Amino acid sequence: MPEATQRPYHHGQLRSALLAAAERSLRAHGEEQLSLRELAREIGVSHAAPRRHFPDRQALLDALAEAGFERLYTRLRAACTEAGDDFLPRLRATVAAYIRFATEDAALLELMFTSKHRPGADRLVVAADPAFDLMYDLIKQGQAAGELVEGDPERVGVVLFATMQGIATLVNGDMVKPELLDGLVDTAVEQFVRGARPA
Amino acid sequence: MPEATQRPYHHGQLRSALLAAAERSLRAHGEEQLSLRELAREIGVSHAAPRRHFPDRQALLDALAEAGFERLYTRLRAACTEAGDDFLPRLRATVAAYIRFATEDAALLELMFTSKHRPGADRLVVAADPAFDLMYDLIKQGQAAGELVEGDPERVGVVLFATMQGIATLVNGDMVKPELLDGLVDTAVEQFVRGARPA
DNA sequence: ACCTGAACACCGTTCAAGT
DNA sequence: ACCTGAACACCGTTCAAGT
Repeated sequence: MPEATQRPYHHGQLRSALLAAAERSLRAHGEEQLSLRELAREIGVSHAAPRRHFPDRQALLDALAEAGFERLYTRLRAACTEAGDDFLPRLRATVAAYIRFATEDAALLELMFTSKHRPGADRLVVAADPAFDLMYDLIKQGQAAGELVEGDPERVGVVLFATMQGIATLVNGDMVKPELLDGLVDTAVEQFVRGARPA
Repeated sequence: MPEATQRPYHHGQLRSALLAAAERSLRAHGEEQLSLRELAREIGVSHAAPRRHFPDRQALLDALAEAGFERLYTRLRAACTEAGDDFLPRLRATVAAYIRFATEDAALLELMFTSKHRPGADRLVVAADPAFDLMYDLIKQGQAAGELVEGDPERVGVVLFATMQGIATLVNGDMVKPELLDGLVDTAVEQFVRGARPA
């Protein structure tokens, strides 16, 4: 490890520096505006340098999306545990945390979910698993508590996940009237719990 | 109206020709690959010609999205009426038609919904209204038939719309296990109806 | 192993000029 | 009114060459 006072990215840090700069650019200006050359300029390396760490632009975007899923999972887990042990508050908190993540990082969410299956994107689908699994665990808890019907947790969980994802998309696209916005998460959770509770 | 045998796009047809070519390109190669210059080449005009009809690339994409909403509405309406007069079959058919549209035209759907509110995109939000309204009318029918709880149709309708949109996103991103795919729409509809039926 | 510099092919956008 | 042609500034990607 050299002192690296003037050119801190000359050795070993370029990959993480690119990811950090890309994340900022994504949040500030969206995916379309993200330019590899501009990132390289910011960091102070040549425009060809990123190639050693990301074979092309898409590889960088995929890495961002992958990191996004990890952060989403961390956030959901935090919200879930902080909400205590009971099913319903946990569910509410988790859904709310998802929507918060989605609206704060709209461009990132888009990257995470709209990466139509290209060869090599399997890593991304795998990266999404923990977040899904957390949802399924929540469903299982609800079932154990007698609040949700029995049956494959994934079957009902996917629908809940889809609803959250869809709400995020509608909100980010300004397609939900402001007066409905506040109660939207509550309505969704309430409707879900009613729809999936035991007869 | 001239004969226009050799250069059919020289007068008045360029706008619609661009839209048609753009729609094909979008479906075949996605949004990122869509190039104004390439469309102009295909059609046989100079690369600067599109500018008279669409001030920039985004304007063309917005027009595509707008047309997409119109086609979505037409499809939903057709599915709805063909399904007969009863609420539940209508609901099922409409949701299924939405998912069909979404998977057949994944890239278009993305354009339609992920166009984060930029100034000038109000036209798009307005274009989406009929599809939403159709959904709300369906909700109202369900309420009149006593199958759904009373209350603001939009409040419960938005959640349903979000669920459909989210399912489309998950399916298009290959994030739902194949064995769950078939029953997904049924599960979603069933869960919705249970969640929103009168106590 | 990691980065540079020049080069290539392609964009979107602009604008004076043509018809 | 509608289109052309040249020009500008910017990309992503490639590759020989440097350290």
